[in-house]
Amino acid sequence: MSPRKRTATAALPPPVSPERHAALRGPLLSWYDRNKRDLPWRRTRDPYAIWLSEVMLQQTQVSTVIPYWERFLARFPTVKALASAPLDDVLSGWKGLGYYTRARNLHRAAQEVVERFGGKFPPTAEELITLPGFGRYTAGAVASIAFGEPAPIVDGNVARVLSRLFEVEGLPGDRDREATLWALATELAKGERPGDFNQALMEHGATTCRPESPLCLLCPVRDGCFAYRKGRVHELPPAKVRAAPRKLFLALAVWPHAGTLLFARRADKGLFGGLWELPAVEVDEETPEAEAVQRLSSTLGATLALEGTLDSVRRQLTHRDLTLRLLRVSGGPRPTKSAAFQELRWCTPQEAEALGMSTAMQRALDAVLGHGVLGGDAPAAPAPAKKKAAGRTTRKATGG
DNA sequence: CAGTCGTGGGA
DNA sequence: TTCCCAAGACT
Repeated sequence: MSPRKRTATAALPPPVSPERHAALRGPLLSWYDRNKRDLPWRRTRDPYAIWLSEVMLQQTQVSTVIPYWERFLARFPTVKALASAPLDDVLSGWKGLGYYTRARNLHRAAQEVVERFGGKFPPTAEELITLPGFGRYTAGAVASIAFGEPAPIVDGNVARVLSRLFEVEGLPGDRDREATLWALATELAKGERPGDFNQALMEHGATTCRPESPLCLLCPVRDGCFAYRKGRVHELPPAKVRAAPRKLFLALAVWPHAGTLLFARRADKGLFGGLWELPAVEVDEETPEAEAVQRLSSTLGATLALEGTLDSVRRQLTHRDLTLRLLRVSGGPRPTKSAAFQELRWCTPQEAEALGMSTAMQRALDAVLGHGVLGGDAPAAPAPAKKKAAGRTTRKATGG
């Protein structure tokens, strides 16, 4: 018995008896062998390709990841190729996937694998977790799936599955709850094919032990599930409490010149870090356009005149309600650097395609080009944005 | 520990 | 239309 004292309210890690270990592990593994989805990263044993899938899958759905994973791998086939690529190319390959820090960490980690490990991934979770962007989950996933180390993983799926199987109480983020889940996952990872078993836990959570409407009648470990026995499946785990999204208004300078527009690279930290945008300043909902133009002028070190406005673009992020106001301006002198941005660049639409850019900014750019701001007829269909209108119409484009 | 960081899809 | 999320990491 451990001498460590616990408070009365602390969750005690449920024991995993040898019987229970076997009763869960075997059925889950054979269920996985029969029911696993044919995902492209399950057809490779290349640690680099597996790592890439794990990073892309962070907070992102499988169906979204598949085309990105294939394209990215074709563009950067090896960790060395990724390490030696310019950051702009990497961010461009990540364009539209979100959580862009992942891409910058991916790039840095690739460089460290080359420099510190001679281009070969270290095979243990303990070493992997020292690399940028590797947390406990990703280190365990790569170690177990690519190298067969019996390392545990706990992601959202595993947390849900184990919460139900072992009736683990507590809200997501609760210290004792997390410790309990990792302790359970550590015990269960021990045995044959730890990588497949870890994936079995996730696959089961993703397809059967789902958050809503779990398919308990198809569950291979239903008999051993405490939550099922007690009729508590629907209440475990408790849903996260999420803060309401805050409003964020940005005024963008749409500044055409000789077939180009002015683009700026945002700071590495914060929203859309390191990505390119039409130069933006944060404003309030009430900020008059004239004042927004004034602030863009001083930010860019130029004297700008408002020529007209285009439709605003709205985007819902998890924690932000984003409104992009497009202000078409003219003026001078034309800057090539600014203290407010990492970098400024005058780009044709074609050149801008190669820049890392958020989906919000891509929508704004599509709207700008759709209005023929650069002259001529609306240029070659601005990336037929899946039929949906690029932005809601709040007012007609004006000025000339 | 709580806040931050995106997106497309489904209810 | 609106809301909710999904294979986390970092500060």
